[in-house]
Amino acid sequence: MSKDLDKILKMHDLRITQVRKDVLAFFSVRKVALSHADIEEHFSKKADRVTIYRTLHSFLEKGVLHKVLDDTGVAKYALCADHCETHQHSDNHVHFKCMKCLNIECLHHVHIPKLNLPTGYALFSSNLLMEGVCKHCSME
Amino acid sequence: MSKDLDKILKMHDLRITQVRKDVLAFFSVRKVALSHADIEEHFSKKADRVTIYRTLHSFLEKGVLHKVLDDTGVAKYALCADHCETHQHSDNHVHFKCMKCLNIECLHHVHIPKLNLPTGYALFSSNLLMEGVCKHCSME
DNA sequence: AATACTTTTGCAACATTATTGCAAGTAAAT
DNA sequence: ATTTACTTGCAATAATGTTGCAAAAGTATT
Repeated sequence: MSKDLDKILKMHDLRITQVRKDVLAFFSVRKVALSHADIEEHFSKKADRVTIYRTLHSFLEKGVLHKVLDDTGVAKYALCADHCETHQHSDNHVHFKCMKCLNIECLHHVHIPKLNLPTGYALFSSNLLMEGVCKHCSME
Repeated sequence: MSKDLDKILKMHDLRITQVRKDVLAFFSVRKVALSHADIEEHFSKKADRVTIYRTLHSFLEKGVLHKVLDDTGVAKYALCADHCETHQHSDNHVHFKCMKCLNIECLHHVHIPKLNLPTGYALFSSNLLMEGVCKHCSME
């Protein structure tokens, strides 16, 4: 399993370091979008703040993570699908934010539909955030 | 025209003050999503930073403005349609961010389509940000 | 396995963005 | 005109994000 993490890092042209493996492992386990603060808290000072920022940046740049938009003002990130490469994100899925648990998850199977834009507008990418109550919270 | 601004404020249960009229006027003129920094710069210190923050918050709360998602980390706001009320936003339009001029505009006529979510998910609102090149910039 | 080379880390300092408390000022209700 | 409630500006503080640099760690080469 640690081997898997190594492989992911290697595949994305990243050196294998302890911090990177730890951050990556945390993302795989949590399964929801995470902020810098979430990660810092989880490691409770075992890694430097700045290192975590830089780790997130390299992961973003190399296509390990993608940004998840939110209206809270704090940046959140989530694991990319396998086929994402450097600066070449091919995620086209919906993000769902639960109003109860506040978690944001990637709905990988729900794709953002094509829309007709007014004449003159050229589209490159879209980002759709849906808010409501998630599966888990609606069962309580 | 200043009367119109007064009316908007009154309609949303907001006291009519100079700062509020000025901020509102700026939004009506600019027509794109604005950040706190945009407004502060425009007023070049004629209003306190904190007052601007608080103005944005009350506008948001009373339904004069809505938040616009962006991946830059700074909060952006845009004018609501007339029918928005306190805590009861009925905006369902697409936001378009131009990669050239970096402006974000509301495409009020492009609505976010209904999507089928997995079982158990209840939807309350959606927010769609599209990125590309806007009408104006693609004509150059 | 030791070396040389390159990238990453941690620390300190700094920059930007946002929030809170409080006294003084202003809008509106009586 | 007076009272009341809300808004403003200032100071201080908090939260979030960035940069430079020396030491440490990863990788490639011999």
